[in-house]
Amino acid sequence: MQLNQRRGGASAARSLHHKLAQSIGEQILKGIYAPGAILPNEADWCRIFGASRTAVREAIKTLNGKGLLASRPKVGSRVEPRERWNMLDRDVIAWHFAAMERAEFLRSTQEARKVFEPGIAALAALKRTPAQLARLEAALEAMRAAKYGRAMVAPDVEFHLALLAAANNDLMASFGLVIEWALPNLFEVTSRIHPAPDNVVPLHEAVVKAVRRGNPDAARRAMMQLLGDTDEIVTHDLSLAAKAAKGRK
Amino acid sequence: MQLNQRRGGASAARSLHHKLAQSIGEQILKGIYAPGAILPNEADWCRIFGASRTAVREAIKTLNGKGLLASRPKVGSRVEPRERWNMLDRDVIAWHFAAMERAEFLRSTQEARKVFEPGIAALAALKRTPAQLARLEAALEAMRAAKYGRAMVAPDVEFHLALLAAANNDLMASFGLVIEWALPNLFEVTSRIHPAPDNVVPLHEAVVKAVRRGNPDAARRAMMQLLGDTDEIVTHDLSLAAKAAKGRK
DNA sequence: GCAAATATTTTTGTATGATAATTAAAAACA
DNA sequence: TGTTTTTAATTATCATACAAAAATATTTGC
Repeated sequence: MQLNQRRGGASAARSLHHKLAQSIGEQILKGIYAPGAILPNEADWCRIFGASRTAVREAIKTLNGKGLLASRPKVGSRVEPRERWNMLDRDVIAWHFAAMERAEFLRSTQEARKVFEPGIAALAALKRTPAQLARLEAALEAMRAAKYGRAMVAPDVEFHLALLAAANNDLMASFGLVIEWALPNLFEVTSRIHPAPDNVVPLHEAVVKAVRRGNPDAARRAMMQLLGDTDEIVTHDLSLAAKAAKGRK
Repeated sequence: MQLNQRRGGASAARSLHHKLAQSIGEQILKGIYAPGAILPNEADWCRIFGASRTAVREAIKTLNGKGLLASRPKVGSRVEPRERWNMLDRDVIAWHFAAMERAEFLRSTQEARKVFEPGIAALAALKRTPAQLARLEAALEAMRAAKYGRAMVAPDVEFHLALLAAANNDLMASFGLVIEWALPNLFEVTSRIHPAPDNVVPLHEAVVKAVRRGNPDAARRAMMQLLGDTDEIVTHDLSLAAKAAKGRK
């Protein structure tokens, strides 16, 4: 049973119960324990991990908190149906990513972005405060200042997070995670074929302009164009990758 | 310190640590402990609740799992910034609801629905399986069968959840909670002025038709119309409610 | 033989007390 | 003044015991 540190952008495991939660969580996301299945009981986990019941129980409570498990006396801990999982949780999305095909993950994040980001942009145009607009403009400026492709990823993420914040709706704030996971991965893929697409900044600029003017429809359209542009590249590249994978078989 | 059972549609507290998590969680959502604030330490909570450290710690682990808290030795448990909260968690949204002005909650849920649901409908038109379409049609049939307003709420919720499931995107599944909370509350408000709006079924019908035909644009438009219709009623009623509240002062 | 009541047993839930690890802050030191 | 060391507060972990819940098996009554 390996309890490694997390790679990539995910959170590092600071404590034992956190590592246990991570290990069990990844196994659930991988489908080793499918929805409806009963997990090993606490005593079993203690043996498996060589840890105390306290640590195991706290790990399980963490997973309960994320909607992955429900525990009952005499029954044990049962994996909840997928629609109850808090997929928009920092840890869960990381485990999801670890368990999933890269191309499929990217496809589903882009799909989600196309659903919510145009609406977010429209809301931001209507509801942004001056400070939120300033944050957005600063992010755009940082994108402009980026000298090479990879340096643009961080300000790009910041741009979309700033826009999300400017929409001023708590219920949608969790979608920031999708942005944080989608963009860096997107870059890895697109940079292979498109070394430096120089229409990126103007596309973002159009969004800022609309938000500044307070024009929700223009903001929505600008965002759709922005996403449509990257989307084209992605589907093109992913189909190439799929073909390549097929060829290797 | 009251550790009551939950009212309304929220989950009942089954165990002590769950009640503690609920109590602390509600206090955080109410702003009694604001983001950045350090909570009382474990020993304090033990005194406050008259419970053991075990129960308190498990409650805190649950809240950690929901992104409300981060705990560190020597520092204590600090309330995380709002954008880290898993607002799309069953418990958190219930606490949020308990802490919030009803009208404002309804406004923000409707706002979010208008962002997501048109896109969801479009995806469903493209990606639904036959079984998912059948579930959607069954929900519509149940809506038709409803004899009075309140009886239509449950199938209405089921309709929108079925549509969400038909979109086949894990990252958006948590959004079902917003639907589950929005619609029953929406009914309470709208039923006061609109005893039985009989255009509800045809509006839903239009969505099903588009999804059946596999026409994403038509599905999107139908959903926008559906939401626009209720939205009109809501804003009208909420402004009335606001005026009434003002008058009472 | 069947149904209802009862007992058993498994598993999580809670309590207590002790010790370790972490780290912010204070104190000592150069 | 800046650096290192010490201290102290807090969470983290462990071990053990018992309580409560609930599924399952057993007995009882008819």
